[in-house]
Amino acid sequence: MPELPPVGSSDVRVRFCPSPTGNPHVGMIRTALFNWAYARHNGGTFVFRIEDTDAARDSEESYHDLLNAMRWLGLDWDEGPEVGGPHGPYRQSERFDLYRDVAAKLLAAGLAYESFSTPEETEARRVARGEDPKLGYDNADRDLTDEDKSRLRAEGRNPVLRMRMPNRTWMWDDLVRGEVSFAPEHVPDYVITRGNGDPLYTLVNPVDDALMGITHVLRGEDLLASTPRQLAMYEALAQIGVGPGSTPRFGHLPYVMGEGNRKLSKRDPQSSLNMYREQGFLPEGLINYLALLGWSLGDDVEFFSLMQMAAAFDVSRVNPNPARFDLKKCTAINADWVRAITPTDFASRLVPFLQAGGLLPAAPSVEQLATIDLAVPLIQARVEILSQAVDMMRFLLIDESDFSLDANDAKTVLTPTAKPVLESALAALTPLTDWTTATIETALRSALVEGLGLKPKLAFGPVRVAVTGRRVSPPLFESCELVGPERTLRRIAVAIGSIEN
RNA sequence: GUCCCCAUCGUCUAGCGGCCUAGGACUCCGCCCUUUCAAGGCGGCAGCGCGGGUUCGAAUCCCGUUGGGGGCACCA
Repeated sequence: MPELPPVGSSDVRVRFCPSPTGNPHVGMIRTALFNWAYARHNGGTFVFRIEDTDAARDSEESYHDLLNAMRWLGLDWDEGPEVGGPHGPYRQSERFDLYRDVAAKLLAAGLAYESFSTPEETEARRVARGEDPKLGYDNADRDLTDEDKSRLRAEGRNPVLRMRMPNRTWMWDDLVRGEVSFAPEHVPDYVITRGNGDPLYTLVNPVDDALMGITHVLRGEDLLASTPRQLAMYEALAQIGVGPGSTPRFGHLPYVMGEGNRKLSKRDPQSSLNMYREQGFLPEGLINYLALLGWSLGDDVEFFSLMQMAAAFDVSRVNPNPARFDLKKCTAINADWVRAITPTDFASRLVPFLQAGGLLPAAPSVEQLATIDLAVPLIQARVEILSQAVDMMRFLLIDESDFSLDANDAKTVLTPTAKPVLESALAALTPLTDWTTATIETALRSALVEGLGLKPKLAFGPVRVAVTGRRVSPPLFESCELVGPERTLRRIAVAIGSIEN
């Protein structure tokens, strides 16, 4: 197990700051993972902050989903909700007074100004000048006089606050992309508080990063173009004495793409972390796969744990090009993890799925748990995700009165020619006093393969369908042993009866 | 439209001027093993977008081009 430096042993402070809207998204989680790994690798501090400034879109349910997802994945935070820390509160909805105060200081210092133009008015001005209306705000309200402002207020308008952008080229050395720059004409004065006074992301995000002493910002590529504004805000905050007076380093992580080469959106079901969890993906598997999206450990190693990742993580190795989320590969990595955990661990993780599938009561009996423990070695290498185990174990756990044969499999395998096979199997198994895999195999082989001269496939196929209900099942002899003599013999007899001559 | 970002097998990637006849993984296809299905083992198909430079030498550096993606909100 690789050694990680202790938390707080370096000055590195990174954060994950989602807004609680909708379900946790795999792209968002990938961002959380890389930030977490960066902190852990460097012995830094991982701050978790909730950006819930948009009351119309944020929800408490989503907030809880977020915390739950992080804990499930093993991404622990050093400061944040339910953990606390020296820079709390860590929910922006509880920090509004702070933002209002900063906004007032920015205004007083002349770094921000009141702007009364509506988007429609700005656009109309652009069009009138023969400019592209998509160019955005035109800085028209920069130098309004007090008379102008009172007149506009008298019209019933409430001004937004805009940052007065310095007229210069914005440049930074991106942690994953190297040098990036934007010309001033492409970065207009931007809104930091709404007309009703509510602070916007453009204000609260850099303000909190400054206040919380964030040193490295690893975020999605979609925020690349907003970096110049952040840079300007940091300078402004330094001037009014908010925060440490320094600007963090930025690194823009590549997109996670969905089908059809478009950014995986929140609406996309493939992006829902909860869906993977409900289907029985392991946190280890999902994390392992997500780590591979834009990063690699090197040395052709693709199977690794969260801790191994943290030990090896290096932002400069992050690949800047967008990565497509490939469900097949994600599933394959998960299957590797399913086989890698101990049978005991596997069994305990299976229980909730068997309960959801109606095969286990809320409080399983000792016998039921014992059966699962015995069956686990037979199915662990046969499932890729936990939910697949339900169908595979149904024949073992279901109430005998509810046991039924898969209609399709029964139709193709339990044909009239199968009838003598089953009769012979029944005759061979009935006298068995010692019911074990070995004795069952010996009995069936001598009766069917040697006795009837059948190929193994034809000999055991009908027995398999009769006993497990399906053509695809765990190994037959082992299954028979677990099902036990009474049920095995009864099921074979019932199958014989179901075949019409 | 405009600005920015990106560019190696179908997909995720290794590669950071000679170890490249481009390596691994997933997918797909064979074969072996075998009580079905898996797992496992072995093998196969498949890639440096294009054009110029720089250099003794380029997948690797530079320029251009093409293609793809994203931003341009009183969302975050």
